[in-house]
Amino acid sequence: MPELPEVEIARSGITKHISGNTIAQVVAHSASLRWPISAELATILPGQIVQAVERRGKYLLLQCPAGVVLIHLGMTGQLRIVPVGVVPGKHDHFDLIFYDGVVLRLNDVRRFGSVVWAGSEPYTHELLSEMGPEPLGEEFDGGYLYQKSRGRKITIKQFLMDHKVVAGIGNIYANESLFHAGIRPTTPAGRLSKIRSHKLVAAIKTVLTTSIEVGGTMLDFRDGTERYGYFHQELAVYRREGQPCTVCETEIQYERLGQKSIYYCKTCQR
DNA sequence: AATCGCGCCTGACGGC
DNA sequence: TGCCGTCAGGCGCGAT
Repeated sequence: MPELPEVEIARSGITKHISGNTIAQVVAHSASLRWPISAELATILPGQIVQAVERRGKYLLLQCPAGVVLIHLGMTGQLRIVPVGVVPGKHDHFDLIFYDGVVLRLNDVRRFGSVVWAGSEPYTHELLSEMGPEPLGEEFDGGYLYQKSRGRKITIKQFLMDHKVVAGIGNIYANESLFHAGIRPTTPAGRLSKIRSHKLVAAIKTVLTTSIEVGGTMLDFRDGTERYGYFHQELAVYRREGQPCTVCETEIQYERLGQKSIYYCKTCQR
């Protein structure tokens, strides 16, 4: 599923095709994704130039003079660049058609994704206003994580996936980062020491950066030439239950924690 | 304020 | 073969 590295790869992938390009038409093939696709997109966007494509957490921000379009890929969303005229397939829900004949197309099997008009002050939009710092930004450091987690009783794994704490960390990278930091996912957030907080932040940054560099975990952005991510080859624990730990060969554990899967090595992670 | 659990959605998969 | 239940999971939201 698209997580922060996949969204970042999609961002850089579509930027070269649509940045500086003028929107001609907006076509919604489905009435709704996570939320109804707002009719105002079709009113506002034609004639707008996409000035830049940014990312905040797992949201993409298409910056136009009139304001910002937010795109979230949910669980199964994929952005594709196709030539105008290509007939939309089964799970193609939304097209941004540009004057030069390029189409930005959103495909999403499970429709947990979304396209939202955020207006001219996107960071005050309710979807972004409460969001914590970027995990790869300077503000997110060991001291921040330590302070933020004091008094919290939820597990460190659930804490990491709270986007008010830090933006854009999902199930895969929470599990992987905790492995690399040697921390048991079920550790209460408020019990994490200062040293381990620093270690965890360093692990998160390394894991996310590595994944972006090698192309993410999953097949993601497509521009005609299909591109696969290689990070899945580097996954140490995620979906590796019963297989040997890459460090100590102990069988990787699988459990459910709050409706989510956790994977960890009971020897390496304490 | 913090925590918990639901529901949205489709396809893959296992059991009978 | 086909039907049905379960699982996968981001994340906003309502309940506690």
